[in-house]
Amino acid sequence: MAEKSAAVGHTIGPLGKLTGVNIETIRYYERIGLVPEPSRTAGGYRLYGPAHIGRLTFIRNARELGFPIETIRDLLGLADDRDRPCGDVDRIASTHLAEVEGKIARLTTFKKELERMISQCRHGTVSECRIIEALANRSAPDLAEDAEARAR
Amino acid sequence: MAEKSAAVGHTIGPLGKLTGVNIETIRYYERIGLVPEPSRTAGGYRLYGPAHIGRLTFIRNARELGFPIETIRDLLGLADDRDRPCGDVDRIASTHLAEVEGKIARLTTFKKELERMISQCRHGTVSECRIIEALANRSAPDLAEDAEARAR
DNA sequence: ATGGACCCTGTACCAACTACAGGCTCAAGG
DNA sequence: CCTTGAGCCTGTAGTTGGTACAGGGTCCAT
Repeated sequence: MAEKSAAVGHTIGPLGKLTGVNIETIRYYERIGLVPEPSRTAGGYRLYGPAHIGRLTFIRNARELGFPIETIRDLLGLADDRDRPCGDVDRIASTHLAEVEGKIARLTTFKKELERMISQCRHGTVSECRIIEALANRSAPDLAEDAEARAR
Repeated sequence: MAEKSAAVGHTIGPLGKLTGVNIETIRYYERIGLVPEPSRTAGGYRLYGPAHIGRLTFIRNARELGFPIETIRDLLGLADDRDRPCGDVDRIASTHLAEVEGKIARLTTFKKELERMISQCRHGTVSECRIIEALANRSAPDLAEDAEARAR
């Protein structure tokens, strides 16, 4: 291994550290086809390049934000299929854009309530917790789903 | 049912519709103690009041935003325990505030990338997908966790 | 050449649901 | 009143998305 490193890539342990994804979870994602099989050393160790780092970090972020695996597969498909028809890209991206906007809105409401509680606290008032009220309303997408459900 | 309704409450089916939570999931939440046991009719049907609606909707929103059950239990504790010491409230709320802010930041980046793709699409350009790059960076909390891990 | 850190496959387990099976309740129509 | 069908009950089994070993091989610094 007199190589200048960089080119050879990481084994699974360092990849886990870099991306914040558990080693067992990386192998699990490989099994379900969410990340491509990496190359291997003569002894059978997995060897990952920079592309894997980005992909895994993306998956990790998306999972933490509450997107299910199949949505992530869908979005990764946009990245993989370079010359996919524009209509597809538009449809997939638009669908998920609405989802993302809904999540941002709910998180913002949530954030304001946490801030209110903290600031009242700092003023010595043991304030009533309105955290439930802050997120007690259903989001727009839910109501749309209901409309669909009624139509069936 | 000559009653003016309202006072009697909902059975589990309507509650599910109202909150967007699956019936089986509601019963599951009751089993694990995330929602209190409701009152029952003579025949054993569960009867829910308005408080349950808010609580369940909150849980649903929080779950969709990627918060684990135990975090939700923690936050609901803030709402239940009215005269909890201010320090506790502050600590719990502050911890989760950082989490919420991180999520908002990542979602905003994500949103911008989706918008870019859609707009390029509308101009007829089949643009390269940079969706992975949009979420390819680790968030601040992750790096903090690493620092902790190294300290051990 | 060897010991300890790291990796391999395989399988079992866990959390958080989700989906029946088999049986009871309730209210509206006949 | 009594039936009938939608809705609810408990209990248990299955699914998704991981996590945690066990038992064994690889790598490389000493």
